[in-house]
Amino acid sequence: MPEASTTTRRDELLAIAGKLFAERGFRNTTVRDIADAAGILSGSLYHHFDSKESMVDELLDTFQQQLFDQYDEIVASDRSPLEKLDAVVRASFAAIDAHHSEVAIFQNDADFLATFDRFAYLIERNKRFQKLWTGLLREAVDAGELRADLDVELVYRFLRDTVWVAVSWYRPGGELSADEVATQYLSILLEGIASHG
Amino acid sequence: MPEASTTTRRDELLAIAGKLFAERGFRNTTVRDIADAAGILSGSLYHHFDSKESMVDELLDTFQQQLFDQYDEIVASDRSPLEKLDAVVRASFAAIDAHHSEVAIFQNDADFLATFDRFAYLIERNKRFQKLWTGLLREAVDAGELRADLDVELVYRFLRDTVWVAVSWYRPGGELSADEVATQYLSILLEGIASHG
DNA sequence: GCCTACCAAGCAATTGCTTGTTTGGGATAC
DNA sequence: GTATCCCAAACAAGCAATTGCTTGGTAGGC
Repeated sequence: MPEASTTTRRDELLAIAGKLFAERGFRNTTVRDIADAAGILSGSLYHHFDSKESMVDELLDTFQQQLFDQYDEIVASDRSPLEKLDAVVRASFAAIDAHHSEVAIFQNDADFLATFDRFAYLIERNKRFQKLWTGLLREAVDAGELRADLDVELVYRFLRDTVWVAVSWYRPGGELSADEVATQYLSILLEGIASHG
Repeated sequence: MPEASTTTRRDELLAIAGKLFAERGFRNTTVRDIADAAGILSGSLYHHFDSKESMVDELLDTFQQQLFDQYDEIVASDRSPLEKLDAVVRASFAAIDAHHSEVAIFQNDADFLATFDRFAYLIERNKRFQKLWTGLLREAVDAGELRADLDVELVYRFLRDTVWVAVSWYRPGGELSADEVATQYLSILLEGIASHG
């Protein structure tokens, strides 16, 4: 069972497709674009994949599962709420670094894709994501680690946007590492969110 | 010269097109979509406009000119750097409220459009925008109104993203007014940016 | 000799846009 | 008053290009 090498070409094509989806959007990337980038003809893609849809599906699904596994591990740990929040933010920036295409696709095309039954799971995961983050924020407030007068829902959007929008300018291998960016972001953010002491 | 009513139908169609461009992106909106929403046939659009491109062009160009006029006025006023920054942020949130479609289109499609000669002005205006905002940030740092240890470029991105990304969730006529959101955003932000005293 | 990876050709649907024509209401001429 | 003209606004039909995807076949390594 030579699994490791059997999946190679397929994964290669997936990565190429992901990069293009991320750059120009799912709907604005043609199967011929993908094939050209891979050096083959568009019809040949269908030897590997059922459809263009199933390519994004696979990209987003596997990425999200990995990310949530990390989140769950952090939440289940015995750190303080604020420390958990810190870890979750760092894990998210690490995801932007390691899975740049997938994050960009999610940012740009999730709303559209979610209108199809096949991608209904995106909506559920989004809710789960929101519950997890707002939960941590509330716990941190209750623990006295964050200001008590915060509008948690608004802070959630603020935090979420600030983190994920970074995919639009952060480039893996650039001047700042993902964790350095995370450190600076958290510094700026916490000076406003942390209770004064 | 009944100018006021002569331009009405055209403006109506522009607004319809803008809304659709904002919702599903420029490239993913067909001229038939626009025509359907307007209750006419796609060919009839070409009585009013040269092309689909010229519709976005007109939408973005006029909007940006208005916005920059406001920015320039604020910058030219005799307020302190921090007060100017405050005003610029509020003006931006007001723009999200008053020109929701245009902001959304700019957020989503500017990068793509900017690859065409016709939309080269988007790149220039973007540079001008960055200079204006980073200039204000630097002045505020120099004036002692903001922390001196800030990475101004990073703060700029942070600020810019935080403001404009709001177009993805803010809905005119919703619970919070644009200025209320601006106030809360500034509060959260400044507690981290303002020099401690 | 089978299986992975691909090519070659093409189909039905959708795209932006063009062309020629029709409609209906207001200004103008008589 | 009414006949004439005009013109904005729309329709009807279709064209060339592009879209996702299908079908049937081929090359080459294990």
